[in-house]
Amino acid sequence: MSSSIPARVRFAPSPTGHLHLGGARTALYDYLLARQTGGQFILRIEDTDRKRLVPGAEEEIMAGLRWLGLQWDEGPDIGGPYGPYRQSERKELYQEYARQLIESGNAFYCFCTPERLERVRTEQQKNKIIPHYDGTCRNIDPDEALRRVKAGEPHVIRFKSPQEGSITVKDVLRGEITVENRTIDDYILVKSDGLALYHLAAMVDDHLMKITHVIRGSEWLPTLPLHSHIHRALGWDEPQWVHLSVFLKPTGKGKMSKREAADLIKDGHSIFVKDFNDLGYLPESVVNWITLMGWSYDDHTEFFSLPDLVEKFSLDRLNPSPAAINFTKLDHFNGLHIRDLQVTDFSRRIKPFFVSAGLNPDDATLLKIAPIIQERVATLDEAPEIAGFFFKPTVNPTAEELTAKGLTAAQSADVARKCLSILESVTEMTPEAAEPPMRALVEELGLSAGQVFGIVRTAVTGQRVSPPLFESMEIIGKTEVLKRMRLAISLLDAAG
RNA sequence: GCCCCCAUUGUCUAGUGGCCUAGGACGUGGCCCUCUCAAGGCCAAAACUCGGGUUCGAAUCCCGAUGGGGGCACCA
Repeated sequence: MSSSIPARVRFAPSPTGHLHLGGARTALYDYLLARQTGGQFILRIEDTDRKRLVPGAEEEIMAGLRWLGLQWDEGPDIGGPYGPYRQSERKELYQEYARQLIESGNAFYCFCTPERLERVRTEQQKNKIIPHYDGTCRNIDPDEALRRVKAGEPHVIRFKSPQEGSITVKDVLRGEITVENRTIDDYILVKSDGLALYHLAAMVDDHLMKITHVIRGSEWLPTLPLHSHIHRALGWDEPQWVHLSVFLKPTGKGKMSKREAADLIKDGHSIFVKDFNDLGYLPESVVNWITLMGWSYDDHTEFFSLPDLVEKFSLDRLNPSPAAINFTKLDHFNGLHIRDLQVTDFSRRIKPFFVSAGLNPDDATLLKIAPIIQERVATLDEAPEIAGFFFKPTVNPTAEELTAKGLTAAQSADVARKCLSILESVTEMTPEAAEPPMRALVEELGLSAGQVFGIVRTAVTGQRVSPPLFESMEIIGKTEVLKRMRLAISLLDAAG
């Protein structure tokens, strides 16, 4: 248990694309900390960049969080005591604090044109020095600057980074980080259109929303000193800073590119939360999986439900090193969680996959097949592949598929005929009634169970791999089983 | 180029100076179970990046190198 003080944490995505695994993990940790401490999990939309806004992205992010089971307590859709929760609706707030920063000498108006800045940057790059603001407007007399602003001259507001000394900031995972102030650029806080940038907007919101822990990706580590400076300049206490490691591609070599991310779907994988449901993954599995990429409970426990995690999560067991995404392990967790499901729940969850496979599953049959396929699928979408024959009017195996290993087609037909007569004579098509005489036949024929049952399996299911034969035949029913057997025999006879 | 972060088997990780002949999991190989496929059980191979310190003692602390990652926008 990391803290008994109620934590107020926020997940603050920008609506510029899909919710991906990295964001999902951040949101998950936010959620866990909030629930564990009896605090609040806040959803804030960082949409200050109107140009990059993607229609529908906000809704997709919310749908993704809901799918994972991470319901927020305050957010743009449900409001809350510290709203609005969309930065585009908080513009005036940021301007007010920018003014404060200017008045206290911690920020300044900058009138440099983008063109000039671009020239300076290319010059700096040519001379192999760190691209940074050259300080042209830093020392314009404040009254003079104000006069130019009032006169309507285009301008931005920049943070006036201290030029001497150093700053030490504490990250929960990495301890104290110290950097020289001169390496911190005079970042732009407010754009020429009057909208604040992340560096100002997020700090203002975190403070106003009383955020206690800022959990975010490690890509923010380089600007952490800036953020700390802003808090201090405004006279605010800082939240706990928690910078999570990044997710690397499966090879462990670098972040996944857009192209690579899009290509994953061909292998039944994805890094976008929106895709996992259709790929047959349970939200429980995804949660379990991403939790363990960067966090551990002890040296052996790996199976967790969301409520487990609420109880067991702790910030001090977070791991700062980058983690390669391992989809094989997701499959493993998915199998574990599938088998952990109640049978009725499992049957309910596989239904849509039969439907999208073009089949017409009825709930009663679904409930019967659920227990015999539950431990045979790694992902839900495999259900119709392994059990689709239950809902098909006919199955069409080839004579070759029907022929048992080590036997000819004619011999297999013979075996099938003997099986048929046993199955015909059986009073009930149950494993109890059908299996003993079938086993006796195997014995009598001197063949292996695999050879004999294999012929029946293929005849009845149309597949060489299927759920247990006798249980399957019981579900299909005697009439249909006999029908399929007769068809198989005729197929075999034709080939022999 | 500059700044920051990270460093245990192929991968996710445990390990916070002696309990480590380094533990667990996925994957891999073998065996068992077995009507196929799974599931399950058992076994095996597989790691402390390197070099210096500190210490009686280092995977664990310090320094350096190397490697990897991230950042250097009027994006977030």
